[in-house]
Amino acid sequence: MGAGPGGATTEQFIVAAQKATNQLKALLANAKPLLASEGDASAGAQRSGSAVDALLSEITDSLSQALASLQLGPLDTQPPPAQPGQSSTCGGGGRRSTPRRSCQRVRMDGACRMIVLQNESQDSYKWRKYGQKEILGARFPRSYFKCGRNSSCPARKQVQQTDADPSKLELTYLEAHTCDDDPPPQSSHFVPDTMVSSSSTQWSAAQRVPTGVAAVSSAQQHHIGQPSSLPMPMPMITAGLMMMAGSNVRRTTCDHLVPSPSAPVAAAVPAALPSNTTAKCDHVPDDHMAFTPWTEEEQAEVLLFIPSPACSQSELLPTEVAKVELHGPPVWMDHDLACDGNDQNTVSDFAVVPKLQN
DNA sequence: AGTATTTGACCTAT
DNA sequence: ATAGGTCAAATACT
Repeated sequence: MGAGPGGATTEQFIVAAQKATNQLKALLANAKPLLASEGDASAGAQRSGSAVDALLSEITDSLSQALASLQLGPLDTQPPPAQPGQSSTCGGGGRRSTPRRSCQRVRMDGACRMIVLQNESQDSYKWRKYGQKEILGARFPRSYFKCGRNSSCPARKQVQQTDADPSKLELTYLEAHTCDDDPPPQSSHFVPDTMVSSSSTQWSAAQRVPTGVAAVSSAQQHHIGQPSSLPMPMPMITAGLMMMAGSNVRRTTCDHLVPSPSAPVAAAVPAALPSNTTAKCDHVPDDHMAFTPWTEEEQAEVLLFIPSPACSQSELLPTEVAKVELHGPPVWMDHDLACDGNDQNTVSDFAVVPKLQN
């Protein structure tokens, strides 16, 4: 995601434009009765009024689509170039004389993955940094860590400051620890407090809903349930997730990057969620599902979208991550998703139960 | 000296 | 061709 001169992202500019447009709408709406009362409520005035409305709607729609496009990681747009003064070089250093073995590139498909947002990168495991990389469109580089306790442990972690709030880190856990014979201290009770996560697993229902998740106040360190010790195997990551910071947390999924237009995506609210939880999924003309901002109040609270398995990691960029606020424990859910029109994949993600208002 | 981090090169997927 | 992930020598730190 591109950043403006003052550190603002393109997305923030769009959101600002949307707000300004809505304010203009409101001003015009207030002005209409005045104009009408001036005795010139002619057909011409009505026509111009409707034209203004249409233009405003078009502006709003365009901005919404632009924002959704940014948030969803469009395939047909190029990421912004690196900012001046920002290093565009890759991380790494040193010579190599020995032939390297095949690189295990971790992709969305087939990788176990968990994305976490929190204020600190500390967890109970020991990690050894082995690389750092500038990520296209991201303001901050991504750091790569391996398990530092056992070199044979495949667990890895990626850490990246979020564009929206550099004080928050996006942690991506890959692969499960195999060094857990010697469990680290405090390895239990990770609290899915403020978090964003999407992963497709075969976890049991009990695993998906860690116990005691609601018992810790949001003022505590942000963590996620099932942190770095991921159960295996983890077949596929695919899902969309949105969380709202308002009283109602909305959850839905999206398949906009899955080629098959027939891919069904669940947008239902599971029975586990309270009745006041709503789900919303808007369709775009190509019949793929996409998120569009809701009201101007809501759109500012769109937190994160984790798209389909066809997406590269760069498309997992969080939006407005600084506004992540959970209002209750997560509820894991599964649904079937036909990707590429062939394979049927089980998808897991979670919604958030809104905190009941007193 | 041992450990941890940095970072250019290299590799693979897209 | 490019972006992202990893390797591993060089360097910094303890």
